[in-house]
Amino acid sequence: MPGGLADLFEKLVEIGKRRGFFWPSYEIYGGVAGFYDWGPLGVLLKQRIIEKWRRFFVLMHQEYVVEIETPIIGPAKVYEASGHVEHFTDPIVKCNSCGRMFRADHLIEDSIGVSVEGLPVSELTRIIREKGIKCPVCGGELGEVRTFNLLFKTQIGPYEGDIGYLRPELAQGMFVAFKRVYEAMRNRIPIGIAQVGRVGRNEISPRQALVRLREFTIMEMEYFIDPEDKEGSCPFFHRLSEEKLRILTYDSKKADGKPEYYKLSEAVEEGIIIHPCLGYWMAVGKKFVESLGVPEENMYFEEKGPEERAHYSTQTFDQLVKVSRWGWIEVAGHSYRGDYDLSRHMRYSGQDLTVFKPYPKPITVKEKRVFVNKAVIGRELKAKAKKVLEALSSMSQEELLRLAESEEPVVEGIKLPKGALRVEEVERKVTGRRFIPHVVEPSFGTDRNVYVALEYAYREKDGRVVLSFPRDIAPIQAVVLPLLENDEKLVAEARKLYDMLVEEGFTVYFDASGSIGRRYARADEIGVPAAFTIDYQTLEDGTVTMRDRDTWKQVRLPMREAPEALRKFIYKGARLEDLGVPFTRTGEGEA
RNA sequence: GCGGCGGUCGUCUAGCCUGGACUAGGACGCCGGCCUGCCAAGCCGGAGGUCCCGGGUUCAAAUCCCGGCCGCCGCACCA
Repeated sequence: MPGGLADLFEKLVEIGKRRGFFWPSYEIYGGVAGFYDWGPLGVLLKQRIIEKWRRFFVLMHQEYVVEIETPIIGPAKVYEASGHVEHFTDPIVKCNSCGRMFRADHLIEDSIGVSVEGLPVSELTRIIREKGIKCPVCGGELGEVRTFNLLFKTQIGPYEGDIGYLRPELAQGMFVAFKRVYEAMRNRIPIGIAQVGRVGRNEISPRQALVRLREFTIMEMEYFIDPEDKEGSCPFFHRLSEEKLRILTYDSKKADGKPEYYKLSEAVEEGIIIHPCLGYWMAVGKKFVESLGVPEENMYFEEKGPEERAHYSTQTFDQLVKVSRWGWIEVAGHSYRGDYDLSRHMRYSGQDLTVFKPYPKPITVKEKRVFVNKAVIGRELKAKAKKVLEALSSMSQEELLRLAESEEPVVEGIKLPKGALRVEEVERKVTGRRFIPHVVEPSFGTDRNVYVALEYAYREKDGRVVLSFPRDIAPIQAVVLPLLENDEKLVAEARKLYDMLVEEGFTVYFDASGSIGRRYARADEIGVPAAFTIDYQTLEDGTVTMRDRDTWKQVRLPMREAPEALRKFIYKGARLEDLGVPFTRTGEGEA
């Protein structure tokens, strides 16, 4: 297809391969669907985006948010507890004549109206045969039911029974380690635990290049809060309370409505977002994606309906960004996970994952308390007393109270003597309460966000390609160019500047090959924000020119000031004009 | 998984229908040299191709047929 007709996706795929941003993995063996390599420039871009995410979510909230790193392989138990083994496994059945795949359980439930949840596949196959269930599309014969699990399965160590799963999300690492982090951070609540790492999902049919991969990087945070303290859970809410969020509510979506703008504080007050923390992190998410170059109008949050939500979620918003080829794609999910995960892990592990939160002042509560009068029981029941006392000691206060307040208290079939149980009203000092924290989770797909950044950076100017990345995510930050490549003095001087910039920690290219215009074009194509050119005036007065990728304007400044100018330009958003005196090329400006 | 379309130097592509003169051509890019006083200039030279993979048909396959892999689109799937 001629270059002009190719769509943006195709152009990026082409640049991706040619300049080294990304390409399909295992190409020399024909490739494997759903796996992509990041090339030299892609890695830098991705790293800068991850760093930026850290700045937005972790560093800017470092009093409350910490980062950890946990293994990508977990024992089966963890993913049984999380619900993934159950919910990630679908029984599927294939039509022998048209080849379509169906969820076997849905098919059976739809045709005979009976829930078959949890039945083994052999049973499902039997039911399909017995009831004569046919392909709902073509009426063809259905094959054997088998399971398909989106979890990658492996084995830990040499024993086949020790099943391990590749994590499909990062969250379980944070939940499982929650108690440790909580204690290491001196019992702080709220606390956010962030993680950046790889996950795997064995998608049936991945497509759309970087948008749907079988293995990818997630940037995620579990923000643990006290469910009874909405306001205190989000001490930084005020920072973004005026921020406008574009939201499509589930109700509005059902009515074919459009996303509407809500101020964060309104959306929370009106109950559109069920928790201020959920809303706050959505607002941070909006600012983050905006900072990757996506304008506000090309982004919105879509509330997921009950049937669309994951098994753990009470409310979920997808954060969507418009891309050229596929329309709206999900770059992040914002979920209120409640206490689903921690309580599941409590049940499966038998560990106490509750936290204790002291009251500002201890309070005294009056409550009824049951005292067991062992003397009476012993004296009256003699030999039977032992059995009764054992039973009583294993009972909770509530059970004892119920027993004490019944007409004729009976334990183990033995009637208790009068005065065996005494109920008294006592005052108890309560210093705090125990609860299972609730969790708010913003979760970002890194690779998708990198793709989005690439797409929004793409410009064509005078027939050349410019990747206009926000300066602080540009993979290469500056290029140093001797005006002519065959003049040793210019090259040597340019080398000095290059070394200076590298020494200062910048990622810099040195390019002396080809005409100066070609080299500017090369740098523009990979999105280098600044170009420093060493010319003959440099040899006279030590000044160099600095060029802005986006305006192609140049200023002149002393070479020794170049690192500081670059720092301001890249990280502080300084305008080129403020970094030096205007420079015009010889011969220009006379026309 | 199903259906449609596609896969040729790093990239984009010509050739395929109608098999042979294809030692697979071009453009861009890349490398070296010359030149070049600021926006893909010019000249010279060079490297670079398992024609996606496997099998078949044929005297002969980039080209025709079958299977597979990969990609895109549609369906299904996407906690």
